[in-house]
Amino acid sequence: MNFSIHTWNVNSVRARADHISHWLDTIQPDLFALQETKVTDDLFPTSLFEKKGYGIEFYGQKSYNGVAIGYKKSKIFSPTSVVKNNPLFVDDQARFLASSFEISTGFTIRLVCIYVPNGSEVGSDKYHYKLDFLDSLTDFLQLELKTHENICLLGDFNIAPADIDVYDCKIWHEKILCSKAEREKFNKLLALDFLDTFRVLNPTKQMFSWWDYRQAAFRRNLGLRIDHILTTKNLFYSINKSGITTEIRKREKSSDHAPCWVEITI
DNA sequence: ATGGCAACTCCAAGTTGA
Repeated sequence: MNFSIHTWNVNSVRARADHISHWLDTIQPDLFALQETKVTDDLFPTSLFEKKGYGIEFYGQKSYNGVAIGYKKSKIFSPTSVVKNNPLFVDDQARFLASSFEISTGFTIRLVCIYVPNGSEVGSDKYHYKLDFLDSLTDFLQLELKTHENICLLGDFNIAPADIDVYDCKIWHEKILCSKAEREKFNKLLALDFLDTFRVLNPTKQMFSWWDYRQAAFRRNLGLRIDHILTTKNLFYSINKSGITTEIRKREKSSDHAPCWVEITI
């Protein structure tokens, strides 16, 4: 059985309704995680997904943040063990959503969708909040690993893991998204038992997932790779391909992020 | 040196993002 997992920071699920609709039609993701939905749960546009045959779990708040996990109903069973926010991290912002999916008998994937804080500026209060968020995430996953062999940690990490993931590493040296401490937190996550699927499957490829709206950054390909799909090594053995759907960033009124994906055969 | 764009919000100028 083949299936795909995607992650996309949509920068408002309501403002991006047409894009999401088009994306579901053309890409037909089997499982997906969304970030920056920017809407409270009572106003979440469930029907946008339901009418295309998708189920959707969501956890949001007013104006900012917000995460969701969707699944193709004809192929994937309903989620179990849904967790909203990391139980080890007191947070008034909606940035974390986990759920388990039984793909086939005996093969379950634990999906952990995250929207890591941006961090604003190195050394700021928001920066320390970001680092704390990542520490608690690491603690959470360490516990999850005791009971799950197939974990997929995906979302907007707001970290460019290495210089190859940045269009100009001199400009971004020790800037937010690229600082040593942020990269160390990323590597600490990997050290638990995870692999950065895109980088392992495309070792020398420079490809980005985010481009600033300003300065015609997308046209000039001035981007960073800050959205990621990490999997446990056990799950990684089933992955064939990992990529980024940059076409979608070309469209009018697009999100500033492009969706990232993996293809899996079990 | 700064802003540039886009989405949000008690509807409109301030906040946030990356």
